[in-house]
Amino acid sequence: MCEIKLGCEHSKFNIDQFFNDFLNNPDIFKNRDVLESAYIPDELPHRDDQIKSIAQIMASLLKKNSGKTVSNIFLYGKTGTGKTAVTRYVSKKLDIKCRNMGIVSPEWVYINCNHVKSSYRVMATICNKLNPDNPVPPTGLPRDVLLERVYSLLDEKLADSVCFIILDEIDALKDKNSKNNVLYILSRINETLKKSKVHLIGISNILTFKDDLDPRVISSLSEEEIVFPAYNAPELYDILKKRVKIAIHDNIVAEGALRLCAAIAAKENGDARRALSLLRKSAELIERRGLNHLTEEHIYLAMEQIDRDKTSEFIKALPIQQKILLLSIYLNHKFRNGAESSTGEIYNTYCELVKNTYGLNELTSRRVTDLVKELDLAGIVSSKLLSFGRKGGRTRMICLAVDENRVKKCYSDDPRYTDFINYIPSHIRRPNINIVSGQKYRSLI
DNA sequence: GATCCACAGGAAATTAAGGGTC
DNA sequence: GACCCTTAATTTCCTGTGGATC
Repeated sequence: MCEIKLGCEHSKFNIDQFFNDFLNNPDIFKNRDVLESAYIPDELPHRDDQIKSIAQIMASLLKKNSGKTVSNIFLYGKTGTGKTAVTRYVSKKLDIKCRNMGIVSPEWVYINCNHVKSSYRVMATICNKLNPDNPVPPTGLPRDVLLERVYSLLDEKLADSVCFIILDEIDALKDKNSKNNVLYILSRINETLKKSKVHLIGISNILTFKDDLDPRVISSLSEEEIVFPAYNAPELYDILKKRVKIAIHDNIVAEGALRLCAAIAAKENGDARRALSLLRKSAELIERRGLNHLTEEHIYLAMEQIDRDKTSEFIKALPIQQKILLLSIYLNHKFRNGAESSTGEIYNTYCELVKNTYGLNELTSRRVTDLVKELDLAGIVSSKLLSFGRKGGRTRMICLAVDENRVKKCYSDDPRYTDFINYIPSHIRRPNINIVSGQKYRSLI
């Protein structure tokens, strides 16, 4: 077994000297927050049509005698196309206008359904936003009790006013098809409310999201639909140029670097978030190196670093079962010189590793299938469904989709896995029929 | 054309954990 | 403390699938 050595060597890194050097480096950033995706600028280039559409829908709230009803809105578009930014931008402007006119501003409840995935949690989040002094527990309350609380809070706190509930990444809601789901409830909530009104803004990356919904929810939720097209390279360049002016000191970012950054992001789905993060990372890179000029070379270096960091962080953050599964895929990949392995072979190796891991029970093959799919979606492994006929059946062939050495390093850094890093799966040592948990798996080599 | 293989993957059930109410 | 309620993870059961083989 390995030993972890702590404090064996004196550190050669002089932190005081480092801070002094850092302070003497040229100033790069005026305001680095401007390059964060959460930052909402005063101007959103190339989104005039979308801003206008949303503003036209909401404008009726400004007229005192025209009622409090506006249409629900559904926003579609790929990641980084400005859906959330435009929504926040319009809400900010509407709030300012309301204040200037002496009208009560709407209440905004922003919910990211990727973090708040269940109906219960969505309703609890609405309650907590409206009444933070008396928070709702994360579980435990019956649905009808919770729903009653939502109704009374909306009527009490927003008497004669309106509330916009923004459901970002709405497709992540798990129980969107059941009759008790939050979309069904929210789409009919105004029938129960006596004093206030609720309006919904759904945001999704998936154009076909609506196809799975109850028709009554669709008709209510999609009263107005707005599509956000992906940005092209010149549009991304405009966005970056405007942000650079506020974020970074003059004459630091080369024109070519900016264009390259825009071109890379345009190629990857026209994602403005990606372009901004690439630019920020490159600027941080030259800041650490004490340079005062950002070129194309730094953009490429930053891109490589982002991808590397993302993979390592993802692997290190995996739950233990999935980590052992990925280790099984790594071992099969390694001892087969990069060739693919079947689900059965991977499961076989996984079971062997789990049996040698203290305090861990093996998951069923059904569950492992889902975990492999998750790794595939994350881009860590790649898999394809193949059929080998009567001899081999239909199976998924799996291999690593990232650099083998990078995966190895993630496991080498963790002493719990160092014993497994050179383990040869039994079906590779003895290429015959393997039996695991009463099931037969045939080696395909 | 029927059969068989080795799963894939959907749906429902089960389990554990966290919390509320009486 | 018993019971009720929720979520999330996992298991169990089942049907479906593509292509080689019979």
